[in-house]
Amino acid sequence: MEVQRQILKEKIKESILELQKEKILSDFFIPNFDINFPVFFQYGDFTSNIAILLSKVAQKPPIGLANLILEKLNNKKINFLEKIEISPQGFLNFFLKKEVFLEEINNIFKEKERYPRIILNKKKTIVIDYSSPNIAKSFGIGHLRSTIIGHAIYNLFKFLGYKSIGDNHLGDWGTQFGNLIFAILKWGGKKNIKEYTIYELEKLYVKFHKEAQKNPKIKEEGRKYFFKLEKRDEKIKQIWREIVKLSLKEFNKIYKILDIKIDFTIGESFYLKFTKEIIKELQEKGILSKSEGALIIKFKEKEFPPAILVKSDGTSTYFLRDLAAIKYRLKKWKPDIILYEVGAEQSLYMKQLFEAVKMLKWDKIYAKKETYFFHLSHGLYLSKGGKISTRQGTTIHLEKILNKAIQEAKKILSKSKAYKNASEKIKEKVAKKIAISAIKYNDLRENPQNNIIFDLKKCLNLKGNSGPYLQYTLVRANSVLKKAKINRINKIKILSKNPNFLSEEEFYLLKEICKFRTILLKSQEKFSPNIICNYIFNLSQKFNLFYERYPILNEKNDDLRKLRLLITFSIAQILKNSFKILGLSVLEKM
RNA sequence: GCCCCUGUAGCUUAAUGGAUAGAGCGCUGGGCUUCGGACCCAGUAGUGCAAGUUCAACUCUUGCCAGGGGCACCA
Repeated sequence: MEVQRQILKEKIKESILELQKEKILSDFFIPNFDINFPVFFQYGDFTSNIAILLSKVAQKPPIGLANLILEKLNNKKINFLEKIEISPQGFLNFFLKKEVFLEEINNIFKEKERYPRIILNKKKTIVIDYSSPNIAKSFGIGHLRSTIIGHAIYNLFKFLGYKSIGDNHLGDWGTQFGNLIFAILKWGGKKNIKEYTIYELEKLYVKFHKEAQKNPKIKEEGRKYFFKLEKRDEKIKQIWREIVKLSLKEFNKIYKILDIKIDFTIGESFYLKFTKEIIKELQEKGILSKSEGALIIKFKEKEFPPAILVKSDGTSTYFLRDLAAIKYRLKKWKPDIILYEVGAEQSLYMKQLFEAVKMLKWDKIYAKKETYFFHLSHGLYLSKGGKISTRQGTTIHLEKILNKAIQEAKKILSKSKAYKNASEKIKEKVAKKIAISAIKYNDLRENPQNNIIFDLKKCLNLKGNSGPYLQYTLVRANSVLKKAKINRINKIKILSKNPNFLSEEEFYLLKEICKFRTILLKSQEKFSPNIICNYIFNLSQKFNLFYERYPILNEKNDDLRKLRLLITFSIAQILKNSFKILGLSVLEKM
């Protein structure tokens, strides 16, 4: 359907240009317009407001314009069109021939896990900075968002033909380590750094900030230790190494549970060796200034506050290390897009960073055309009292939520007929898959920018608009297909079948299936996996109704049965392909 | 104080300026004769307030109200 949509757009443009050439319309500039899916199927399969948009510049009423365009389009004899109608407001409504939809599901049957094959972006590269947790803290639900959404976008771009590169920008450097090391030495009490667990380190970190509130001098102590670390004090560095090791082990455990792989894990500490070079470049380009002993960038053209690159004690900041990371990525991958999946709280910081890149002109040097920087800002997880903060010790730990979700899934699973005789071990395994999909989907289904007030109940809800609902729908569809031995109808030429067998309701479902391609493109354009989620949930609802109302395997009419099977197959395939993008698992039974 | 983001049904939310604001949870009522009931059907209620722009406003502009985030040595 996406193909037809693009063609229609072109044909409309052509028509207007012809009208202008024939002096029927004046020589105005054609504004950007789109071809959309109408809200209701009775308005056709595509709709365009082009005539209404044009009525002002063309100085003609919309209906008249619509008729002019309609006439031109009719002359073009577009083969996939059944008819075009004009609404009283002046919308052009397009009705496609039924064969178009049958051809599309035939494509699904042919292309299967590769559907829809879109080879548009073959030579483009995107670098996605996601997850990026801070070392020495446990993995909170805050990082969960970045990890899950970032990974879905990574998959989406890969699916659409991009060279997709995931970069886990570990927060393994900074004053926080000075703070933590000070806290360990002062209050930790253990002889060997290896004896600490990540939760104990987190507690020490919280203690540091509590004590620092009472006594501001403690902050200075932290800074001193970071100074020692950055000046390569071997004893301090040894402690740091152990903390990093411990944290990485913890994070990898969580990535494994979540079934997430990130191509590169490069810590901030890695970029330290490039900072001198960056400072030099900044100085040469006259971007750097000195203020109160620190090296800063002033943003003259924007109203941003200045950014600190080197603190007055000579130690580096996040900003400087991030600039180094950007240059490294640009040189190494020459990406068309660098996407940061980072919380909204860093919105100003990101703007400063991107502005600095512009001042350095880095965005124009490395990629073929230009590198586009984008901060995909996700909203915060809030607890009822406000922001969840490690410093204040209000972190919600992922493991706890996960365990509760698994418990919940097990409860329902124990009632399931499919697992009546299954061993406890298998049930546990499946419950885990369900729980993780539930948590992931709970995060993905909403617009990334929304703040989420953390609600365990909602997260654990396994009914309605949830991961398990989608998994269940797919299990059902697959179950039917299995019984039908769908591969045997491999060679059926569906196109020769009569689509009029289908009821109107079934045909709407068929049309819904054909929107998938467009949905993927929209999701990509907005960096929003929730567009896919909305679509597959809607599709699942419609399928479940179809499943309830119409017999598939038990249908006696041979042609109709095959058509319905093909619809079932298409939906299963779309769900599977979407699951792959979103990171949800496909279950055999549940 | 300044800057940014967000206000849609009891709760969680969807809707490139477009036609009748779409769902889920909850609640009320109904459906195991069918291919899997973690399902389906029906009912319930909604755009914070006030102006403006527009043929058309949840969407754009301004003001107000409410919530969240940020604002130089944290990341």
